[in-house]
Amino acid sequence: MAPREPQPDEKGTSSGQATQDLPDILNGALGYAIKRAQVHAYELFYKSFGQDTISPARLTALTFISNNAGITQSALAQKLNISRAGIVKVVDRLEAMNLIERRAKKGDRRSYSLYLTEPGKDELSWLAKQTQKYETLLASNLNDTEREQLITLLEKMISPDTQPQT
Amino acid sequence: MAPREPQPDEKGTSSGQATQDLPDILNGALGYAIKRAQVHAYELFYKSFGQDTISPARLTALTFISNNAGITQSALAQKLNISRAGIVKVVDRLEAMNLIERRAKKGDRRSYSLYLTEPGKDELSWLAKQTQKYETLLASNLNDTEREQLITLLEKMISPDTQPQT
DNA sequence: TATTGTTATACTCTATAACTATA
DNA sequence: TATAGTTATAGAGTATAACAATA
Repeated sequence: MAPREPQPDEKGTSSGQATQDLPDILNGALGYAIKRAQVHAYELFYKSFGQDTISPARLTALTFISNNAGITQSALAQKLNISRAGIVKVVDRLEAMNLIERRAKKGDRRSYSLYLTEPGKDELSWLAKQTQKYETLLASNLNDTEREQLITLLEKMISPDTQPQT
Repeated sequence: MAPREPQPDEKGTSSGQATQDLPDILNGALGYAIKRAQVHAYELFYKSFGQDTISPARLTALTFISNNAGITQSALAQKLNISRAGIVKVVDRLEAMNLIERRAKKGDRRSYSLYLTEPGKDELSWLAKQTQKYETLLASNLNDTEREQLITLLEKMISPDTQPQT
């Protein structure tokens, strides 16, 4: 279909000239700064790991499985804070990439235990090395003290409230 | 379809007991801290604004239009770093909500100029107030100094490299 | 020829609901 | 009854390609 016909409506509201580039609501806003940082981090991630690499979410899942060998899908879903249905696709993909395997869980035939395969362990080792490079790149504008400060502040920000409100 | 039949494969790899909760690659990683902070920020956003509110991305677009009255869709797409096709849906939605309007751009009949409607201005005023509450909630674990430090560090991190690499 | 807005299409991520097998 | 894994489905969000109108 053709583009909508522009309505002839250009009246005297042209007073609203832009004065600054960063809007008031967003300028100096912590939420907005975090969002931009996250977008930036993802860009660098794919620059570091390549466009065809494992996604950040799947790398997180792979790492959790590595450090919690034998974890069930439900437990993994809880840790990653996604639904049980959602974890199926993650596990399916990691299994299709031959990085992990599902094994029957002893004592509960409803569940699987998840384990890294040997190729999965090799891949994770490589990913760990790449992660170091990525982390260096991500923090390249910061010195060591600033980098640690930043992590500390982020973790403090998301920590559960110690002074619960009434 | 029924669940896949678990393969009887539980051999002696049960040695891989989880030792710690946070995997090595992710523990102390800046990229991971940013991601978790972002997820946390979105959760609080919807808690503050309500589940049926304007999305963060659309709030950003609305604010940009407010502060750059008359901006074209292409220019807005560039500022938001999304595709021209993508901006159409954003603008369509904001227009359907009666928050903005498209007007014919003087001197270029291919383009629209985007403006907030009067209800859009009212809504943005309300959103600005809510944003303040949200920002306070988001930083409730930080004092003022820490909050400013955090923003400063995030902006420093994403700032373009001053020492370009060869 | 190039640009603006649009549509068609597709892919990722994630969620809910309903189902089977098992507890 | 409850839980684990699965499927079907749907809704955001985003992208590319192709197109009409216009520059």
